Amino acid sequence: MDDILPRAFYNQPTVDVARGLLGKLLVHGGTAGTIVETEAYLGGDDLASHSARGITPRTRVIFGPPGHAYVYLNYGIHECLNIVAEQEGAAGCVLIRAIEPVCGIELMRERRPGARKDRDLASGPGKLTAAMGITRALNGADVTRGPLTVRDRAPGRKFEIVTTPRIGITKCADWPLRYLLKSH
DNA sequence: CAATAGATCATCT
DNA sequence: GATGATCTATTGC
Repeated sequence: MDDILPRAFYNQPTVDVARGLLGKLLVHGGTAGTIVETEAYLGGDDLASHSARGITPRTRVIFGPPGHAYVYLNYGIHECLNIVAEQEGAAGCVLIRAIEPVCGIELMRERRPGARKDRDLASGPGKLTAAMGITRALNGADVTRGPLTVRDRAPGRKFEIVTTPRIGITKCADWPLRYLLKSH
């Protein structure tokens, strides 16, 4: 299928990429899910972003070319999936906060023994990576070509997007950079 | 049902 | 040695 989003899609302002990713299909490891919640992390003045302090061995991916995955481990137990936006040399990435399982739900249940209900399978940054089998091995992977891809599920259809302050962070938490589908 | 504490490790100072 | 873009289990009404 050639409905994989082209690299040009990611080569634009982080905020536009974050909104554009909503309603898209995230595919990996025999599972797939609709992206229903994202969060934008800028560079420079955005102190909440890992890239705020400049390039480090960990954050170099964020400054690299767009359309790549940035996966990191936080709190020692959970991994979070980001997709790099902006052109090469500029910092900017989109955190995928939640998806709605579409394919491979049985597989997700296996990978998440603790989840009682289907809606909890991937309703959080750490949960969706666990459910879809995403690990740091995918850090730097090309999202337009590789084991991890993002596709356009319903071309032409418009979704109603809600904007709210970011959550789960200790700095700049009130910046309105969190986006989610209204249906949620 | 709401609030709180604990788990656990890569990365940076 | 401190910190963190989280999740889950447990406790208390």
